[in-house]
Amino acid sequence: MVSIKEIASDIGVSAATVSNALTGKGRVSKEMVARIKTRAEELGYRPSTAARALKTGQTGILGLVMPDLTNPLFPRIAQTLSQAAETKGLGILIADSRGSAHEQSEALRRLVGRGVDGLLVVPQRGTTPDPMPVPVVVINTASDPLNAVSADHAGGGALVARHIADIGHRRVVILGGDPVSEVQRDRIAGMQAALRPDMQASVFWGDAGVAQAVAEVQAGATAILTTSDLIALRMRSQLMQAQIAVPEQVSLTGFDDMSFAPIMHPALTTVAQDVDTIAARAIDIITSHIRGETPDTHGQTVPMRLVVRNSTTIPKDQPTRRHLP
Amino acid sequence: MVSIKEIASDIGVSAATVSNALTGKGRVSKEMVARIKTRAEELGYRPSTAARALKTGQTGILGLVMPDLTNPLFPRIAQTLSQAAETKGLGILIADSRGSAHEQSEALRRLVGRGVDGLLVVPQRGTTPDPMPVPVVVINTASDPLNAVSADHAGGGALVARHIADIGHRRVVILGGDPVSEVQRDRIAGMQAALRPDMQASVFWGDAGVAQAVAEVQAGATAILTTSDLIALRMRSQLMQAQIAVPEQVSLTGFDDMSFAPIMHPALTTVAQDVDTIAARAIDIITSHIRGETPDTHGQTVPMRLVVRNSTTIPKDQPTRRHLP
DNA sequence: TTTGGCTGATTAATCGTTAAATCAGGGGGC
DNA sequence: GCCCCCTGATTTAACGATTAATCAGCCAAA
Repeated sequence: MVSIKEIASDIGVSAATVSNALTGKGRVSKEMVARIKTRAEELGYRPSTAARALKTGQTGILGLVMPDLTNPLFPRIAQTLSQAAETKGLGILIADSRGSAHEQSEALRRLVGRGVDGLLVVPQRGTTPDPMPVPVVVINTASDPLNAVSADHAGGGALVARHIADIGHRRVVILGGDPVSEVQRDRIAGMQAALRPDMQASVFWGDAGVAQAVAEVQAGATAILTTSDLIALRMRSQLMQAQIAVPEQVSLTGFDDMSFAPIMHPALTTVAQDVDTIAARAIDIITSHIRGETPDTHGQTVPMRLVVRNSTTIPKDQPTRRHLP
Repeated sequence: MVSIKEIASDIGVSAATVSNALTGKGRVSKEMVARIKTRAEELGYRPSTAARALKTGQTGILGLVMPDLTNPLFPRIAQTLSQAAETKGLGILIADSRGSAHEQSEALRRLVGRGVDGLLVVPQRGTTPDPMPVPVVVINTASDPLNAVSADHAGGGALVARHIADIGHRRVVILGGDPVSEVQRDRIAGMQAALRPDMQASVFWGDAGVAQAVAEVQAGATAILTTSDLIALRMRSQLMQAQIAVPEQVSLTGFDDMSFAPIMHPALTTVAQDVDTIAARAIDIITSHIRGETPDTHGQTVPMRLVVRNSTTIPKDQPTRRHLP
């Protein structure tokens, strides 16, 4: 490994001058800067992150903690986050909090122990991370709007509910996975707010809810709005066993546009998160905090996008009533 | 942050002694070790990873490069790898190679630039990572058996093919996604090797293959063996459109036991990777290499496990012929 | 000619930890 | 009583980069 000293002695100058030339900090003549930079390039110089970290106290590494890495949504977040971080010269160290709030705290502490400059957290359902000695940005939970960035889950719920209303459904089922999850509650709240006065909605939760939903459809409901593609897929299986056709007899929607949504049958109407924007904004906010600035782009929520596929259609036995929004 | 010096002056001893006591390296009396350790604990001492890295040249961080973080299988690998690394006091820095072999090399180089002690690579389809200045362990591609650990894809293929043969199928379709992928070729080779002499198998690839498979089923094939749950799901959609019932008219199998496999309808018979073992072994091998040892556990392949669910059954219009393995 | 200011560079200290070399002192062998 | 060895510590230097403080010239103004 070639160090700053070698470049210095090679050119016949002091190490400090090389450092100044490379970082553009001190006072070095134009020509000298050029000479040093080209020579550094030639020798393939890479600054030692360890030495820099020791001296400056900054590692250039962010910690990423996710509730459960096996969540199918994780890859997209991790990927975009890692790419966004890359553009700012930051690396991402991962950890998962394996289901418990306690493990979440442990993971955060370990990452801090490793000297990360900041933390990105997708919190456990219903938890808020402890205060940490480094900046923290919370993703997908609108706790503290100053250092949180989240998809507009309520808005997404409204989008899909409005779609269902627009194509003529009047009696619907809303199916959530776990009422502890703030995200899911937000989505449902958004759905409910977007329903019209003449509509009727039953809200069910969890595995029991799947069975209840079948009954409700048999009693006349024509659409099922779920808070997750996974729940939608499970619902689809139950409907199949109950010999209820999708979308002919009942429309079905998911949430998150997971990998299998476009290739299941029928292709699932769902709501997609703008993961790129969320990631970019999270990185923006945390880098601002690290530099001690106030981020100009506060954690407003990021709009979601309705993806209409084949699992939703106009209700059977009912005239098409198309309302303008 | 409390440093080694503070503990030293606090107790009235030199910094070197504290370091020796904490790492157990030099010569320190039992009592002194105890005093130092308890005092360090009290003060909440955390060694500076930066300083240690600078001095020893080791960061305690591994780089993980995956072909495409959006692959639904990634989370499980990342999670188990991160947990296995954790037990050895190592952190994991992620990067993805976004589809191209060139990006893969770039990602590797960036991680090396960050000073990782070793690299874990799940290579792009059909590529072999360049030589690197740190130890590299390749996952799921049996290139160099000394520093590679892989699921026994051929064995997995054999498992599922034998299952299909055992329950009486005689004319089958094998459906792969991309012939460039060594993993998929291995799986198919395993399937073919396990077929009986009196069986007949057609191999198709990609999106076109899905349509061909439908035709082949209509011509008399009673089972479709795919190399991925994603392909199986796509196949299922096509079969549905063609009004072919699974498993009544055709049995269907996947690969990898992805999140949706148990909840699709019918629940998918598939082959699961022992991700825990793969991850643990990968970490074992790489830590050995980092310590300069020869790993005792060479990269043998890790057996796969057949998961029988409802998508496979005895062929219709045919006597049940149950053979012993 | 002296003083002051500016430029472009150098010195030296520092971050926290580790490792090799050194040292003080006690006990045992002869 | 002398020498040697062993134990338990200490000194010292180093890892590579950054940064405050300093310094040598040089030019211009007084």
